[in-house]
Amino acid sequence: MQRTLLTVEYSGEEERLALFAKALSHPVRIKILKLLANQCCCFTGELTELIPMAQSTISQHLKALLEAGLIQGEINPPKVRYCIHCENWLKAGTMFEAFFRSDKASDSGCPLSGTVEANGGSC
Amino acid sequence: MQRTLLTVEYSGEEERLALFAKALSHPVRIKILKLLANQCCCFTGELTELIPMAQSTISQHLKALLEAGLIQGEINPPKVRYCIHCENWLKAGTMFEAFFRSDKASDSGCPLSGTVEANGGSC
DNA sequence: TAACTCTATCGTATATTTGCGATGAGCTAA
DNA sequence: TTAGCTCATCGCAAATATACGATAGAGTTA
Repeated sequence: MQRTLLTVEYSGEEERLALFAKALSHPVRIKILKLLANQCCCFTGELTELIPMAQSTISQHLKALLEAGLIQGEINPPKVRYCIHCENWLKAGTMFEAFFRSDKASDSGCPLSGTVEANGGSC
Repeated sequence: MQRTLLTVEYSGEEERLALFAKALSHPVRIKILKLLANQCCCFTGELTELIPMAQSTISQHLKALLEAGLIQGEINPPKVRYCIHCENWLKAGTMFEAFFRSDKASDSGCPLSGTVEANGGSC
């Protein structure tokens, strides 16, 4: 939205991760990506047959994935073939992995871990 | 939104992953999670000092993270301490990892990989 | 050329997200 | 009890996201 006066500063990594996450934030896009990933680098808008949604809606979701860089399209005259964008796919996977591992680094050195007892012991 | 007549069916996993991703889809929430993860299981609304946003806005983002299950709050009379919800954090990490690894399974068996040449060779 | 197929884009309606200030609820300390 | 502190919630405004039908554009086929 950015209606803020004092603009918050984010690192490039925070923004990129948020953009990848936003691309994954709708179940239909998860489904599309899984379909594409399972078919390796091929497949096309027969997604329209597999997913009961208007063609225009699916096209919109594909565009979102395209803009996030997670897929790429190859025009094959009558049709368009979409594929996972492997390079960015790997990058995204690596970023998520690093993100979720980031707490492990301080796992041993938490200065207050002894004072936390009301959290069900999950830490 | 769900204005569709023919409701699309998603697997529980697709929906859960999408929900986790939605929680991560805003850079400020990424930042908050990183702060909490780095401080291990502690920290509180001094986030308000670290992030130049209205207190109510930060509270809203914390609520979103809470509802996604990625953090948990412990009321400490005048203040509230937020922590990473380790169990769900691990689950989310595992789910993302599995998701991004899902193409690797078919990496060797792509029936059309030889016909794809317009994608920059990334596959 | 004329139909046909496939897909992207436009326009529209509705829902959700984001951000803020103001206010209220829960505690502690005076 | 009265302040004061911390935080959540409410109400509002603006921006985005989501979904659809209609339509346009590119390319093929008859």
